[in-house]
Amino acid sequence: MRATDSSRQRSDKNGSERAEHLAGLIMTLARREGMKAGDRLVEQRLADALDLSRAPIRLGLKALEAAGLARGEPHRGFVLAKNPTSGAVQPALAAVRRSEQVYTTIAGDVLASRLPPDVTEAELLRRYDLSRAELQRLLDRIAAEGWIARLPGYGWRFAKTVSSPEAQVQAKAFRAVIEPAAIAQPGFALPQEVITRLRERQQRVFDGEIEKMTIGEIFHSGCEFHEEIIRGAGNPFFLEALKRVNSIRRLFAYRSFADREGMRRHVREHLRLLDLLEARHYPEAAELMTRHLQRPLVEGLS
Amino acid sequence: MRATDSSRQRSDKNGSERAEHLAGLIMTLARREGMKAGDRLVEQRLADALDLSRAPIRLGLKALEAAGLARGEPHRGFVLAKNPTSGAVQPALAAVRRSEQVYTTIAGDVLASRLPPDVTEAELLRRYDLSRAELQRLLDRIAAEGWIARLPGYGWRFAKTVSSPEAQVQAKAFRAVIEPAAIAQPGFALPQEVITRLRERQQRVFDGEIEKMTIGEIFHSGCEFHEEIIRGAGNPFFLEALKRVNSIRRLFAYRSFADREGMRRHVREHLRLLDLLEARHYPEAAELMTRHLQRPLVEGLS
DNA sequence: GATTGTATATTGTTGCATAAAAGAACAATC
DNA sequence: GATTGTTCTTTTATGCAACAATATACAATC
Repeated sequence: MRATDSSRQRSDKNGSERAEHLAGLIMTLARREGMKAGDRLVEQRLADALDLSRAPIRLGLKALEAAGLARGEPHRGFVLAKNPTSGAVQPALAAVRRSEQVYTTIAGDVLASRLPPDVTEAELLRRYDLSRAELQRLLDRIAAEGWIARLPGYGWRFAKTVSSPEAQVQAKAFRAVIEPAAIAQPGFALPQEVITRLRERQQRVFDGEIEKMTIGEIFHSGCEFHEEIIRGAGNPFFLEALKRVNSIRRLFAYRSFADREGMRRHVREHLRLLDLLEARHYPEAAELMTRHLQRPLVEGLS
Repeated sequence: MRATDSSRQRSDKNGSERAEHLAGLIMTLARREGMKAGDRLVEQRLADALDLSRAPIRLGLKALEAAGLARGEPHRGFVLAKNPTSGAVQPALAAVRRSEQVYTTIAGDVLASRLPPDVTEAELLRRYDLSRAELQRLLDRIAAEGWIARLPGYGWRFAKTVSSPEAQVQAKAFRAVIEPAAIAQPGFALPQEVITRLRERQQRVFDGEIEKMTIGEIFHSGCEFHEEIIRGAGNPFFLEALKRVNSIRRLFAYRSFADREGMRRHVREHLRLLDLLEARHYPEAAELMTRHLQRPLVEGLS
């Protein structure tokens, strides 16, 4: 049922997991910044943007080079080799962190009630092949996302919330309260450049990219859209609350039906919303957001 | 500036910190359950209520006995020696966990900007006298409360949120959205016994207990009140969101001015709210909640 | 003058041995 | 029959040393 215990070798066939992860961060950043093939990847700038020092950035750049996504010459630094579209990145950087896989497995096991509500760390260690330290990080992360909590003695308890079938409906109801309210807040404002960026992205999705995206990407894109908008209220409590809800929604996102046509309608609504926001018709925007979040069908994204 | 390094002796003059903490949990529970002097403290019941086994409960009971708050006879278990009023408990159980003290110190240092926004664990270890393990627990807790986050490399970053002066206003604005909305949710309902319990408690406070309470207690009581009510929506996302806001508000709660008269008005409003809720006049209750949260003066509690 | 390359200092992680805490089972007592 | 007392097992915490990752400072290069 499980791999032998001591078989946890790192997957160092060429680059370490860590380096590939860093490479991924760099590419994601490059895409967000709208960089093109040929643009320079300046170490210090990347380091500042990612809240890291140059040392790990360097590792990432080397990994990118190894993957053919960047080219480097001595004393001249690195340069993007390809446009950083989502399609180009994934296949080249295949390494998925193991703790990430376990995270997914646990999430699935919880949703399917294959795990009891109360578990000890020792049980989890036996069940999933992890080191103690990895498990603890994972548990802390899950705790931060709000679907597990330490018991006072030994062990942890999964939130009933997650596995309950109503969770999706409740999440939606909550969002239907905070998102329009955020838009209706007195100081609400969205910088023009944010609107532009969001519109470009949604437009691209609408114009066909959606066919090539995985469920996970579609979901992620939707979350980003809504989070950027709620940020406009300038009140971190709104943003934080939405992020938390989204981190839980992500758990059952993969279950949702991939109704591409419904998604297109959904994205069109995003575009309309942006129009209203740009025109500063906030009350109308808030109202549209309410309706948007009350639509029955396309539960997966939003 | 700091205590010598190896001076971290446990405060074992008689009972351990841990035992006193457990004793505190038992007393808190006893008060919540409305127990009186003379009532039996059945181990298994306490264990179930606190999600622990009998072993730690036992320690707590012994500590209670040592503190004169419980009496035990062989084979007959323990019995409450005094009514578990808040006044009786505090002086007898003086041990405050050290990590709790450090928590408070850090909170103060952050609020007063005596700490830089980015800190390494090593810096914190040097600054506060803690073991590595204690510090990590503390950081995880603070992260769960949402006012610090790991940086991708070494170190942690405090949320700008907390030290910013607008935080209080923003917290209030957020609550003014979610709390009335929760009451207005379709399925909202509050069990009669909850209403009764809340009313008793608020009435006691109103009838004079308020004069004897510390700022911390008043604040805590207010949070409990609002959290119990929002729970009535049956939607855990509302409750969770409120709890998070409250855990941050607690940080600057102690600063607020102790305007007892204002607080009495505030508590009277709580009582009126309970009347409306009992009568199931939810729209009116929601409206009152909105006004309640928009009152300018008594920011400390609510 | 900015950026990269390299060496060094600092910081945090991991695994392990040991100690402490909690849980569970069962006997003793009321 | 329920509850406490006792014992034994399991689980987790802690401190430490070796190790890995990150940060920093400064020289080399464009």
